[in-house]
Amino acid sequence: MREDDIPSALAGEGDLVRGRLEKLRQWRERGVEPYALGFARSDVTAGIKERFASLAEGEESGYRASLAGRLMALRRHGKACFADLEDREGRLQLLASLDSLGEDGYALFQELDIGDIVGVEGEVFRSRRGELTLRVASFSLLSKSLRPLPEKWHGLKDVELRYRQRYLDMIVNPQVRENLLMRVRAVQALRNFLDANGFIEVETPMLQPIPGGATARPFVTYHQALGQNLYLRIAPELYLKRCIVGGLEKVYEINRNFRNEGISYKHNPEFTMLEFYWAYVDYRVLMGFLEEMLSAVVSEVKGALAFVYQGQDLDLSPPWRRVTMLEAVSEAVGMEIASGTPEKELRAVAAEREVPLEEGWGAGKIATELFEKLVEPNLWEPTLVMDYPREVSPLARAHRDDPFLTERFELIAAGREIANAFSELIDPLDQRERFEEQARRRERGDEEAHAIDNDYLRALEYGMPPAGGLGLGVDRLVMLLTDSHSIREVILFPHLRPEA
RNA sequence: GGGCCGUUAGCUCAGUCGGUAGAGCACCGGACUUUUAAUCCGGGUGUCCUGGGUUCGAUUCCCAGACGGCUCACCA
Repeated sequence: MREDDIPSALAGEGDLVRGRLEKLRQWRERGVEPYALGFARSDVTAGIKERFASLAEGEESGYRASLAGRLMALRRHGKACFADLEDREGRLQLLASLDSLGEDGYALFQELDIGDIVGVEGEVFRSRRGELTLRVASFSLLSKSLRPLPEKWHGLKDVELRYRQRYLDMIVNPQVRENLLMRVRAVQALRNFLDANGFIEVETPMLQPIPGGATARPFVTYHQALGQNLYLRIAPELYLKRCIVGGLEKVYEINRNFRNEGISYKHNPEFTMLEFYWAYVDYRVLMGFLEEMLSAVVSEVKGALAFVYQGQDLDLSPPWRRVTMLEAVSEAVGMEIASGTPEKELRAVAAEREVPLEEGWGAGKIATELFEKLVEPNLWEPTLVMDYPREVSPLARAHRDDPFLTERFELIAAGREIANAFSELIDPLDQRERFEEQARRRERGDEEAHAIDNDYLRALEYGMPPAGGLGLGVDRLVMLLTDSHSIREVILFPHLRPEA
């Protein structure tokens, strides 16, 4: 191929790409368009394999199939050639030979490369070695591949390449597709469960004038026509609760949240949350409902409630252990921590256990910090941790028996938070006080303190029915189901810095 | 953001006590009509991440940077 025939964008790509560009040119010279419009296929490989599973070695099926997919391997034997064709659901071996294709057709087949997308047509039989095979009677090139695929045995291992070129990762690493399917099935199962229980799915704003519903730093964007800053939502909570005020009674949303914070093996700037709100129930009802929902979903998509996660047995079978947060902390530090324990004592415990604290934290925040540092990482089996302090729960209802606490619980499993739920705070005057408390924190420099949302308060002032609400981290659940260490394994296109 | 580790052929990796590097697969040429990590013969295709420094000479040593991984911090 002459230098000036090589598209400039591919000029630096080396001999492998150059050779394939030359082949592309030759296909066109022969009058074959190497990028087809489509292909009528009669079957997919998985269907063929299922249908002819009992075909004996050396036996012909008498069935003529047409299939399309990517060539993943070629084993050339002179006047015959075996190939592996991969489509969405599996692989099937092809046999192309001088006998089946004739001299011209076979010569053309020899021009194909691994990675090319082809359509083939021919009879299905089982080879002498027992492999179900399609004898290629005719074929067409549907899309010429210009770049070589990664190595067939070791595959693509470089983590950075896997994330940057996820399409390539998907081609060569079946686990990626399996993880994705697990994710899809889990989300479907969650939807089915909620739908079956009378919840309706709604869509609330991604672009919010006041980012609320969580304590987190938001992404800011700008609306030109309105001349207004908007924030990518950090949670849908306040809008979903407006729906409860509006009388929808049982609503949920499964969608993305965005938080402008660090990236780690368990944090991606955008992640998927399920939140649901249910009128006329409290957090005690939600605990049982969550047990039901998760065990239904997990047993459906995973086939079992007990499985291995990162080398350790994990059993999600209900009932789960229930413990109050203060009990759990008391147990961990070996002394009684209660809602009356003075801040000074808590600070002493933190110092003794080398848990760093900040100025301005009250007893509730300090107790929570002790829980998150000393207890949460060690809670492997699913545990419902109840009754978080009011100080760290600006949207949760005060506990019926203890004004220091709220009616809130989290599900912790494998040392991490999976879900967070509470009896919702529906008293507009209490909510206003909580917002004002947050505003004072914000003035003191806490960027993550909750902003005052006056329209939300106005909604509450019309009267919100008592309700329970729950949020569940979908990515984190899927991490458990797919035995993934990193959240990036369950997100198709995780965020990375620009390539060097 | 801090600490540690990594970056060498298309991919997976080795290696150079400082003298511009080599395996497997892929690829190219040849043999082969039942293989499936096909086999056999021949061929190495490279910005050794980038930029400085030291040196007669740097892919190797030093410094800075980029990107990634792990981890800590922050969070879900």
